[in-house]
Amino acid sequence: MKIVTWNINGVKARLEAATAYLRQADADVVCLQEIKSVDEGFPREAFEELGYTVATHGQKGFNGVALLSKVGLEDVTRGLPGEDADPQARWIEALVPAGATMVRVASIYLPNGNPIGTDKFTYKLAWMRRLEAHTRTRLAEETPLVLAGDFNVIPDRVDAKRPDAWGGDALFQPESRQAWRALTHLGLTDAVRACHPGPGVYTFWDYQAGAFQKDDGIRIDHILLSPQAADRLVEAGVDRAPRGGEKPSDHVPVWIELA
DNA sequence: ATGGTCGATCGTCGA
Repeated sequence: MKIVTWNINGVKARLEAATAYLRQADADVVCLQEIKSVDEGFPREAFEELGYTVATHGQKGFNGVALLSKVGLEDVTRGLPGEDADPQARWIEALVPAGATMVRVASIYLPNGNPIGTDKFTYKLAWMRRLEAHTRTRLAEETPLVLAGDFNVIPDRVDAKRPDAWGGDALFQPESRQAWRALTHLGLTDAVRACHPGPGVYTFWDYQAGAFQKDDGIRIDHILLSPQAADRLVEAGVDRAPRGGEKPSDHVPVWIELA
C-alpha cells in the first residue's frame, strides 16, 4: 500500500497540478494539507473521478486537511483531541484497510508558529503536546499508525540546506525540535530519514529569492510510523518534480510503501 | 536593511 502526503497550498489553485500528479503516483491513500477551503467548496468530484473516497476537514481561507483513499475510509475523526475550543482545522484521521489488517492514517498540518515570542509559537508548542498525548493513546491500541503531513519542524541541521539561516525561525527552535523528539521517542520511525539518512532531502522551498533553483530547501513534511507500521515499511521517498512544474505548491509530495 | 513570492480574498493576513 502506498501512502502520499502533500501540502498543496490551496486546493483550488492546485487542482490541475494535484490531479496530474495523482494520475501517475498510483497512491492508495493521500493526505492533503492547506486545502484552504471549506468542506462544501472542496472540489471532491475531481478526486472521486480518480477513484478516491474523499474526507475533508476544512475552514474558510486558511489551514484545512483532507484524506483521499482508493480502499475506503472508516471511523473518520476530525480535529486533534485535547482542546475542544480549537477552531483551526489541522487534523483528520481514519482507518483504512491494508491487506488483512487496518491501518490508521492521520493527515496533519502542525502550526507554523512564527513569529517566535508570540501566541502563535505558544499555540504551536501546545498543539505538539496535544499531538504527543493523542499519539500515546493511539500507540497503546497497537493498530499500525501513520502520522503524515506538514509538521513545520526541521528536525536536525541535516534537514536544511542553510541551517544557520533558520536559527530565529519557529521551525528550527530548540523547543520545537525538543517537542519533535519527545513525539518520535514514543517509538515512532521517521520513514524518510530511515530510508534516506543522508543530507539534501528537502520537501519545501520558499517561493521567494529563487530558493528552488538554488536548492535552498528544508525537510518539514514527514511520515511517522508506529512500530507495527514500521515493520511493514518497504520504501519511502520525496517526489521533488512537482516543485519545478506549472503553478507549483511550495511543498512536494512525500510517500511510503507499506507491505 | 530591505524586499523578495504566493493563496485566499478583496485589504490584509498567513506562510
